[in-house]
Amino acid sequence: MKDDIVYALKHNALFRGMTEAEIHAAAAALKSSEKQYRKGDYILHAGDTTDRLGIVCSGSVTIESNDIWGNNTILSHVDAGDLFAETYALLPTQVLLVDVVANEPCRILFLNMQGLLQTPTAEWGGKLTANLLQISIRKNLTLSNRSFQTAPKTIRGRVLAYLNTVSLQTGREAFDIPFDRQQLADYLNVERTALSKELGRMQKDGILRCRRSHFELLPAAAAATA
Amino acid sequence: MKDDIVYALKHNALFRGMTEAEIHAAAAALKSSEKQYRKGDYILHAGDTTDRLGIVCSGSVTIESNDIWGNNTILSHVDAGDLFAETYALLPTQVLLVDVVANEPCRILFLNMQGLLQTPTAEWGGKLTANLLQISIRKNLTLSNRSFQTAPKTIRGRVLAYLNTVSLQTGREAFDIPFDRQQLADYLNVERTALSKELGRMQKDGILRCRRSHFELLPAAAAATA
DNA sequence: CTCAGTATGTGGTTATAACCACAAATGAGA
DNA sequence: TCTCATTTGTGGTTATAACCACATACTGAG
Repeated sequence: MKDDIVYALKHNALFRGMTEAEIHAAAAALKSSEKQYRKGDYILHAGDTTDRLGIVCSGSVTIESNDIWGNNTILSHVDAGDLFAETYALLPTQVLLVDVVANEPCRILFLNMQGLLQTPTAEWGGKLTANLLQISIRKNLTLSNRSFQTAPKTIRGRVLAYLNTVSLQTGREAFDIPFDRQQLADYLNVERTALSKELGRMQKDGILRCRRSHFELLPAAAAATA
Repeated sequence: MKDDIVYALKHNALFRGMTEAEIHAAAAALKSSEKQYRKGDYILHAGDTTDRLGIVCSGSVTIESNDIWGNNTILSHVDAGDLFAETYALLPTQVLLVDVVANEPCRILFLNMQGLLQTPTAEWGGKLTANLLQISIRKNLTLSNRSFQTAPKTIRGRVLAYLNTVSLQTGREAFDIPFDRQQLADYLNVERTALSKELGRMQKDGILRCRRSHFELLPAAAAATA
């Protein structure tokens, strides 16, 4: 294995806490293979299945959806050092619902995850599984939260759901959020100016006060307005 | 440990593939404790943290959200035999964003998950971690799909996203979906009659044909209408 | 077959969000 | 302090979804 790949792996969350020897053992047991792609190449196709996860060693890839009617949606970018398809690699009967496309010339390392579940109890196997669990569970929390926050049909409902979680996380009723207006709107899947307007109305209604990214929740007004 | 609890554990996805001896060892190592609740009792509070996951041995609980302004939202029911708070138990620094409330008299078994990561390599530890990973990754896939399908702002966009995934999963352009109209509407977070109307329009536009739960996608019309 | 109950579709109305254009506020740098 | 660029807010219009009432279609029990 090339030096720069070992370096990439050592700094990947997947191999956290593992010695270089363990990483080598893992890579060997997982029959890892490396492959190069040119910009625009399809790395994985929707409809296929895979038992291998990908690590972007250099370059970057996009995860996108192309439906039957020709609509294309970019779902996310994966930069060098990050993983993709780990969900599918661990559920090898599930067909991919997305395409993975090279965003620029890139080098991908594939790890066959079936080997992981078969190798009974090597030291590296336990650590790798634990790391995967950690990664998965974290993603899970993020997805659950976002799902909860974008479920309400009205902008107000979404804002309230979002601010409530931030309030719980900080333990305060006054806090700064890590988004500007445009980012908050994107996060909640609403239009920016509509969000601004709704925030204005909410302030008039005495539900909260805000200025830029600073928010203060005003529970006094028992406004059952979600 | 009581017999019925052992029974509950043996049939839980968390302990799949584990012998009774391993289950006992696990339960002992994880300092499991059992507790009874009456209807309406709070089992876990939003804002707290926990390092223990819960297994509902009997009865059922609801996961709900109560925000500062008094709005209450029921997020899910957990019936006997199922887990809750496994995400938080594995990320013990994350504060709960939901309340867990007894829906009826119930008995809960708590498993301290910190013990899992500390116990180096017992046979049961590896299996338990692998099972948790399986559970987590599956939930992950479900959440990702739903997130993708409810992200579009228009009903048509959501329907197209949903049907496209079903089509990929079945490998067909004609299929039955596992929902009736009301359920599909709830799943996509839209109103039932509005969904019916949109399906009517989509048929007029030649994008698809449907009758009850049977759908046929018509890719011919390259309708970039998501 | 009939009936009752449920599921689905449709018209009409209202509420809400998207969208567009632009003004006001803010912040960084000369 | 004075640009200039960026962010944020607001008015007005249009598109879309929610909502309500109801007609129609389907299903299962008798």
